[in-house]
Amino acid sequence: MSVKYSILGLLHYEDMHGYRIKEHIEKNFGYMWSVNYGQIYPNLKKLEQEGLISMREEVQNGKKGPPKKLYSLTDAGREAFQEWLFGSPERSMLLRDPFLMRFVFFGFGDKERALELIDEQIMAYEGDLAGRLSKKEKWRTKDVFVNQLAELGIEMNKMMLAWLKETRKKVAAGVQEQ
Amino acid sequence: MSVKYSILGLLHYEDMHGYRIKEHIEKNFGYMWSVNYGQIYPNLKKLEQEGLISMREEVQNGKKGPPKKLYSLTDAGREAFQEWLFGSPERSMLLRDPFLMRFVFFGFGDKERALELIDEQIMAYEGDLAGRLSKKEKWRTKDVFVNQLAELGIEMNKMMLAWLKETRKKVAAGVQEQ
DNA sequence: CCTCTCATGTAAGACGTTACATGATTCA
DNA sequence: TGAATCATGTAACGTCTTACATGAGAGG
Repeated sequence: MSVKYSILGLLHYEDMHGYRIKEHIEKNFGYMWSVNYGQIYPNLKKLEQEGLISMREEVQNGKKGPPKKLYSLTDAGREAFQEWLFGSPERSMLLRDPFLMRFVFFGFGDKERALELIDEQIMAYEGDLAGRLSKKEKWRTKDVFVNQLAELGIEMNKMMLAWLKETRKKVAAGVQEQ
Repeated sequence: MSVKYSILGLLHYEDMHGYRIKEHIEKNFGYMWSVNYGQIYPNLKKLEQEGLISMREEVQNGKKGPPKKLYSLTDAGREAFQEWLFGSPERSMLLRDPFLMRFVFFGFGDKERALELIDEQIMAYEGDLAGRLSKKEKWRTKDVFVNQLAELGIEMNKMMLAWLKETRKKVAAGVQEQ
């Protein structure tokens, strides 16, 4: 259950309410995950019941919308987070990707269409890379880990592009042969 | 629902029963996904009901275990598969990884412990890479796409290793500073 | 007036994982 | 005899997504 611990993690930055948590994730980690209220609000409720976070209602007179429910970490929450953070390391599994899922089976379909999809993918990654590079300086923080994750995004992107282009070449050559 | 279409994809190779499907996935795509019977058998039943695959029971006298239920693609199944294969392309999202999930928050924990976990990760990826390289020749098929996926696994691995080592350096330097 | 943003939430369903239950055969 | 392999499956649980319901204030 990563959402649970992600919430605990984010609350280290500052006290937040559900809406802000989603916003924060989208802005800062949007390139690696997405969350929705269907996950956030039930999890906040649960975390509070478990005593890992505590809630205080911010009744803001004159401001828009319903009262914010601001959550903050409790000591128990900090502890639970630390345990998770450095606890039993799960093994990694990159490479779970909807495009690659299909890619394995491209051999059972039309090669021309496969080339088209590969080209689309190349364009998408090129746009992505440009976006990441342009934001790179703007996003620089004091946190090595956050910086390095951004760096990894760029590296990953470059690698995928190189691979896609190489793949394109090989597939095109195979088409010619026939 | 990728399991559904993965089954349809695998049945292009040959008729299979549930047990064999799991085995095949583990052998050939084990580095990118895992499946379990809780997914396979219900999906087979559903696919049959939808008319995308058909079943024939192989009663094998003298052989071990219950009779195999061999499934094969129907024409409708082939069609549905082609639609999925080249249908509306979803956008990719690499970088969903349990280690990286934690990594973002390493700044909130002990740096020495972070270094330890990074080292563990490096070792794991090194073992992985060695395994992939050794199997590379053995796994070579006529299928460009399958070959390229294996290649991608290797490239991904190399990139992650380079990144982890660079990260290790930067984190270690940060520790020294204090 | 209408739409956008801020803010809360729930319900239904799709998807995945874990853990069991069953039973025959093979092999040490 | 006991464990491993082959082969079927289900039930319970956990997670995630989609879609809806509500409502106030701000701005065009």
